[in-house]
Amino acid sequence: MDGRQRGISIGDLSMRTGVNIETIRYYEKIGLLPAPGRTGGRHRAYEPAHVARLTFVRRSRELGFSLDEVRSLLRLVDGGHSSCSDVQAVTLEHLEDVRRKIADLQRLERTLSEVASRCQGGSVPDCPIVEALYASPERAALLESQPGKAP
Amino acid sequence: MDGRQRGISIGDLSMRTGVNIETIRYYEKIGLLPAPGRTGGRHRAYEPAHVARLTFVRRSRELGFSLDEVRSLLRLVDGGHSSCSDVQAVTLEHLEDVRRKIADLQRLERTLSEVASRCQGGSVPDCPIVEALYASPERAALLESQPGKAP
DNA sequence: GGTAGGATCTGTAGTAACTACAGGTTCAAG
DNA sequence: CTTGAACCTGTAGTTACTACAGATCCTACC
Repeated sequence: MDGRQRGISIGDLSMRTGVNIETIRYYEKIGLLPAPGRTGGRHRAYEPAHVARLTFVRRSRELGFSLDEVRSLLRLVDGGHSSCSDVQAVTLEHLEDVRRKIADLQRLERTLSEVASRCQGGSVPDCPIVEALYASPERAALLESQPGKAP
Repeated sequence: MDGRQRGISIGDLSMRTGVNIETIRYYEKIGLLPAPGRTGGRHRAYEPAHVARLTFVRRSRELGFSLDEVRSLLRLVDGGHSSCSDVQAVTLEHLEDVRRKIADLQRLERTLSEVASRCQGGSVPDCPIVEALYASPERAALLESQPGKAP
């Protein structure tokens, strides 16, 4: 082995994966990305495997997985054998989460547009939006399309 | 005036508004809720106006306004005259935000369910979900229904 | 009037997932 | 050999709270 191989710099890794430099160091600190070797001057020297792993993390984050979920996925991937259905389970659970969030936001959207639409003229003395916001929880509940909490 | 009127305790205020005690103190600290008077033993003594204001804050938060947006709304309300269309503007901007989030999540949902559905059998040697996650940003983009970033 | 225990007090630290410095090396090109 | 960009470590800030620790206060019961 070559004792002083150059490797990929953190700036290169950042450009190749689209993950910002500070974030890469952060991922290393929290143990999501393995610490790479160092050059003589203590600069990080990455290898192609790091590119793949960081791409995986980034992709997962783009799909809305939390860092904890990404950690689980990586463990399954690292484990290797027969983990496919486990991976699918994590994914489906996350999908459920996303669907819940969509439903919550859609309720929110209905309420907001309903409240906003009441205020049509520009010079109404007392604002109907403000009134709605001052409403007690009980009265306010009548505005909601469905019972349930916003995120 | 009575020098030692009782007022509403923080516990009462919490129950009446559904806002938790620690949060009430937090709102006071960041200047969202005016500091109330105190009893002889330095306990907070609130008045009915505090109930109304805190209800307003809570309602706004339930509708997804950020604390900064709530602050703006309160300023407009406190300002008083002719602020109705300003309030509507803040509300509509927030509504746009909510709609963008919904659209983002819906794209996410399509991608996730698409990826998850590929993994049907339980004993596939290499998992299609994992493959999708390892995909480079360019190839991964082909999975997305629309260009754009997840939240 | 004394006391037990619940409520409240202040202040700090923790959460998620980063981002933004400050103040100091190191690397690479000219 | 110099210069300026890239990199280093470490800390603090962001949002909107929540969770303590350790002290003080208030009230109801005896």
